[in-house]
Amino acid sequence: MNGRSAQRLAKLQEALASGGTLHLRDAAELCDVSEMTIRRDLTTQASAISLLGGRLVMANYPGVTPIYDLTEQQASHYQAKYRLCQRALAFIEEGDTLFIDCGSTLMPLLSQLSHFNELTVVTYALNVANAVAALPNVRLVLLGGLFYPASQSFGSDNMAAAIERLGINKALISAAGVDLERGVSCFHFHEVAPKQAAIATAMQRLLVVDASKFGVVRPAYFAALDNFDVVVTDGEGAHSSQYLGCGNAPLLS
Amino acid sequence: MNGRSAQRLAKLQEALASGGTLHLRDAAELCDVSEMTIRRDLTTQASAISLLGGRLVMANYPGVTPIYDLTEQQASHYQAKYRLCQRALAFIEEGDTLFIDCGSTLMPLLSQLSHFNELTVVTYALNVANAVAALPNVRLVLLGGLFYPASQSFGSDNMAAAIERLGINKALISAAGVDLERGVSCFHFHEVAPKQAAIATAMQRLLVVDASKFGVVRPAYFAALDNFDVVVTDGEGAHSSQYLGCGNAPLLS
DNA sequence: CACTAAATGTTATAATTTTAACATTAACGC
DNA sequence: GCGTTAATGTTAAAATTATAACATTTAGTG
Repeated sequence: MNGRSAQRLAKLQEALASGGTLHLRDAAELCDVSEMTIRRDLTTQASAISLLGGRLVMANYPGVTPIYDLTEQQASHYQAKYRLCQRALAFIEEGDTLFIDCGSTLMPLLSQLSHFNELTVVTYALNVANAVAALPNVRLVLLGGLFYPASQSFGSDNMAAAIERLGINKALISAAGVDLERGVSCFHFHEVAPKQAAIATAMQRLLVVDASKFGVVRPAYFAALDNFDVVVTDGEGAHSSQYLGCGNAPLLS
Repeated sequence: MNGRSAQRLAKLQEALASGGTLHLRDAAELCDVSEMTIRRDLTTQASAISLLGGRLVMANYPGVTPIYDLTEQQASHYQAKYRLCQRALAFIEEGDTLFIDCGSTLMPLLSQLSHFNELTVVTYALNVANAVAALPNVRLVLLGGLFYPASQSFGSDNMAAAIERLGINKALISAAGVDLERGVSCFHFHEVAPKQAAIATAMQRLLVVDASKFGVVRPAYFAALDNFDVVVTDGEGAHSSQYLGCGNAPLLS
């Protein structure tokens, strides 16, 4: 609850905004106070900066942010997501132009794309774009527009048109809900247009969802289950197998 | 030079790809080796992962990446960029729709935008988008397209058209070279179209360059000096003042 | 001006991370 | 199988970072 403390944090935040890290020592010097004061600023006031092993980093940057480290439980939960993406990976071939949907489901897939020599990724999600931008061998096409923080993705009127102009080979679509009767749905309405456009354009349509999404309906409906050529999922229980005969979608469980 | 070491790193990289940090302890457990082995992997093999205070982070994420911490020299160099942006900030008003150019020049400006209540930022640069996405009070419009790693920005055929459809208030343009006779230039040709479109559409055009760019010519010409309403620069030496009378551009030095 | 309380500095101690050295195990060629 | 080398594990010491306690300064108030 201090004006000067807030000022210091603002100064540091500005210094970090361009990216990079700042050693506690340098931060203290920059603000002309002791290291202890910077420490206290950080613990007292809530800020976007976090201290990671003596270095200040912007907490709201992906890759640092979730200060709640992946503990063992989360690591095992990650394993599930990872396995799901491994299955999806089996459908990807050299030279593909992939549409990658927003959300966190498909994130583990992205780093694996570095094993290919030539690939193009089309996406409308900022987190996906950041991960793909780091891959030297993958061309990235980001469909821009107005940013929606909730889903870390972009929306615009002519997104559908932009997608249709691209030669998308395979569309990897994620969902928040999958129901036999009510179809496939997500949370945000602005995701509907790009998802539908990708489904309409792509030569092969893959729905990638973990088993926990089955039987769930979310506000924004965007496709019927038989709009997909493949459903990639994880569980092998009764839940997933009941979808086996439905539509023309072969199920990989 | 070890296959198993590389495999471990790949595994860890995949675990980190979705963002977040992994404690050395957890990483060791995940790979079923000792912490020391992970340490050795990291130092032996070049990888995108770096160790920051006992935690593994993706080095190629902005905000962590430049492991070369801002030392005192860099901090002072930052001060110069910061002051330049402070001057540019003076031209920004509540409710503005700003076009923010790519490059690192305008990065220190972005965090300062959090002091406004309502602002819209239009950009075609990924680093700018990431910084703005973190600001809750600033609407972000990202102009997408094919990603150019060299400038961390996007290019597309209809970028000019997309820019012209927006009601851009003020265009903040950066440059790699400014010359009285040869005009204003940058490195990459795909930047020319968005820059020119922003200059054409915006109500107010600001060129933001530090004094070191004066007298320099770069491959891609994109504007004459008198296309700008304001030139924001830092030095107050003879170099910058010689531009004072030129065109209709009032100089803020 | 003296008094109070908040803010900051200093120091010592505890916890953690890093480094180095050496022990052990696994892999490979002969 | 034996010997050699690389890979990994273990341990102790050094360096760094975090925490806590107390000292000092600063700002505000009557």
